[in-house]
Amino acid sequence: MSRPAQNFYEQVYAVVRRIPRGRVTSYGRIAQMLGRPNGARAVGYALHALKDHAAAQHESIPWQRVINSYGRISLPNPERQAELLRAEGVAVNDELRVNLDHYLWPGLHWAEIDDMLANG
DNA sequence: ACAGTGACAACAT
DNA sequence: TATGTTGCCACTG
Repeated sequence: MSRPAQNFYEQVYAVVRRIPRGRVTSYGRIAQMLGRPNGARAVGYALHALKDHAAAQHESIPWQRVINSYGRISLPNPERQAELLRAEGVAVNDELRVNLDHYLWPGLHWAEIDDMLANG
């Protein structure tokens, strides 16, 4: 297996879909789960690309649960994401920051990632 | 084929 | 604490 079966974007989306309601994770953590410890920017790029996808698929991916390692929203216009997070119980302060000690998603174990990439 | 781009992250001032 | 710099990666024209 010199190379994953799916492309990187799809792997990112698969992980994001598993983030539970009311929790958040970071671009870098997702990259690490996928075996790319330095691929944080690419994860952000993958989510940005959602705007070019069909609306239905866009709705099914909880992109708002992904923020940066500092616990801050990374979008230029952060209000939309802040609203979505607050709507599911995540406290976002006036500085657009989330307390990671309280809302951070533990993430998937390597075995779960393995199964996800194999079966979907 | 190759340089440019961006919803990152870590480190240095 | 707040900027600025540098390394990274996948994707695009």
